[in-house]
Amino acid sequence: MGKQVTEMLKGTLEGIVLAILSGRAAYGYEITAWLRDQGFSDIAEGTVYALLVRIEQRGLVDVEKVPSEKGPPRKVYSLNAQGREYLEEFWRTWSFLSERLEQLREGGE
Amino acid sequence: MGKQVTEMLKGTLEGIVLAILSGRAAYGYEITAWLRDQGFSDIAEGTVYALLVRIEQRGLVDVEKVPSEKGPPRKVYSLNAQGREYLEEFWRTWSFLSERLEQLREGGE
DNA sequence: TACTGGTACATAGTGACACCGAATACCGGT
DNA sequence: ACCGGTATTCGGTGTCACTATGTACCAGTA
Repeated sequence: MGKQVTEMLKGTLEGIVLAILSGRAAYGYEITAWLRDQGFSDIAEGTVYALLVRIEQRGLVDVEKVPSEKGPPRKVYSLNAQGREYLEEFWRTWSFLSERLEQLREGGE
Repeated sequence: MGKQVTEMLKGTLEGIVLAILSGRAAYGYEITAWLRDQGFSDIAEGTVYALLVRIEQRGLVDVEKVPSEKGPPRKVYSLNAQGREYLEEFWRTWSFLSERLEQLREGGE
């Protein structure tokens, strides 16, 4: 993709991952694959893992190590109460930004 | 505001400013004031000026120095052809991201 | 005159984050 | 023994918004 997406993902990718985890628990490799599926064609794997480490350190998720049949053990993340709260704030922030931009798009043509 | 907005603005603030300039020419101080008006309560002035320097160097805008009655001369920016093209790509990128997020918001509750 | 405050721009340093590249580890199939 | 898919980690890079500060111009006022 372009540099535009890269920059725009800053801040939003975190929300995206948290939103995914709010639906169901998941692990890094799975999340990366899902994102690619959704059109984020070249999200770097390293990016997702780094993000997961960050949100874990901030206490937004719980982690459980689960053995895999096909490779090394998975680190399965699930959103906890604090994470849910943070995600709600994310949606509020997103709405705010989204509304301004939608307004600009209509007005500015 | 919070850190969430700060991160989310990366990449989008540029688009916002370009969108403003697509409607009418403007200068830094004016843009900053407008943004504050729109609810971006603590956009730093320095941020806007740095952004304007960047988009000027990338050739997305034309600049004209206009004397002011109230202070030092203004640097009035206007979107040129290349800028318009870049803005269109910005909107495409934004739409992509926006759609994924809206989808997530509905599915994830 | 000196001082204050609004207008207007510039810039050095900081922190956060997505990216790249490479490495490690486990396993099944050929 | 080797390759490819699964799964995680980590060091280094570039970009961007923020902070803080400084410069400059002008009007009003004490």
